[in-house]
Amino acid sequence: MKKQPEITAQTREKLIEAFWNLYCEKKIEHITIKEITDIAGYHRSTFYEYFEDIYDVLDQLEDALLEHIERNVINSLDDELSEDLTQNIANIYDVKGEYLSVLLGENGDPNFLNKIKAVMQPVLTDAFGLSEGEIHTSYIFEFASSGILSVVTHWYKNGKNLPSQELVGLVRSMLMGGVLPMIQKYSNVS
Amino acid sequence: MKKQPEITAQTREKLIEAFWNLYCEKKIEHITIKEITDIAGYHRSTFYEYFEDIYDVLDQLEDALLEHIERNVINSLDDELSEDLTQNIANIYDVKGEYLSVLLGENGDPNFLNKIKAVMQPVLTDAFGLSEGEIHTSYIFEFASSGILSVVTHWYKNGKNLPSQELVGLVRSMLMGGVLPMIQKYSNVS
DNA sequence: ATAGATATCCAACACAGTGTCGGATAATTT
DNA sequence: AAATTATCCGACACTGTGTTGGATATCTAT
Repeated sequence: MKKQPEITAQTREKLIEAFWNLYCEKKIEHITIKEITDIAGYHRSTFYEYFEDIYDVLDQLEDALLEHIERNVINSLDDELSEDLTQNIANIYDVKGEYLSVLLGENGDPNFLNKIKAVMQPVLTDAFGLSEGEIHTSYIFEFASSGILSVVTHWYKNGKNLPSQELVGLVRSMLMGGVLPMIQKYSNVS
Repeated sequence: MKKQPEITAQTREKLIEAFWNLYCEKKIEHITIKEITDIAGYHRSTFYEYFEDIYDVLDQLEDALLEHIERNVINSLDDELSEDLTQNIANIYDVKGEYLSVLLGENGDPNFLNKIKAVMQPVLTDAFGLSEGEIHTSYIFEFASSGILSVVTHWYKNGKNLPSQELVGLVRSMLMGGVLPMIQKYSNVS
């Protein structure tokens, strides 16, 4: 029915963009449809031609992002350097860092972290040859994935106040040798 | 001015409890003041005698919880078994698990995790003799605290499908020796 | 160019929820 | 019995939602 896909795609993007600008600043429940359409330069009712409601916008935005993540995580594992998941996630942050840090941040979507994990889980358990049924496996995955993601998010939020290489090295050390040795390394009582 | 503190304290609690019942099931933005007061058995306007708005209820609830956590984390560190932070958090989950798992869960408050970390951060950096200025320190803390909290939350949500001792042991292993050794231990390619 | 299709605009609607009144009611305290 | 207090009640103005029917303006294709 839509014969001008270029046009509709454009306003769709403008609406999403306007939504995102607001979402960066405040929680979704305080965002108004009118605010969005005002910023985007459309009439309020136009919004409803493209989205069911506010949450629909967020969903579509998240889904596109998750697709991008899945593609990259999977691709990287094919590219032989499968060892370095952290470098990989850091790379994703280079491109989509703003989105990820906001969605995982204080005004973000508490469910988005679960969505990311759900995308990564099967890929990684497969890559590392983990048995899916094993109870311990899920705990190990929880620990590692939460740790990595929170570190990279923290890194991005602090303006990347550390060379990418050093961050990746630090995380790799913690993954391979544990946290305690790192604590000793950087503690005062050296 | 309030001359019947027993009474007012009771309705306050009933309102909070009613709020909590709803909050366990849906996001805060879908909860109505009228729903709360209906469940609690009061008139809608009574709500405003006790709280500014819905977020005020959540704030007060969170603050009380954070106080409890801070007390316990600090106390435990005094009690000589300072090594075992995980056991400690597991203990907190024994008492406040329902609250924590919901607040940290998919319909929870994305900022609550930060609040917990903010409470734990100074206590732990002090206990472990970490230098606060050190950049790496904050990353180590992010990694460890996120990992531990997500594991315990996951554990609670899965109905504690693992003996407490085993969970604590698993986490301790990962903290001390790293994640990779654990992956190898539980992988198929043994 | 003109006719049709299409994207957006507009105004109006019913509805639901908010936060705030002033005052009524009932229960407790003194 | 009188004063105090917690709760109740109805009403208000306000904001935002989601839907409607139809008016414009813009593009497309003949």
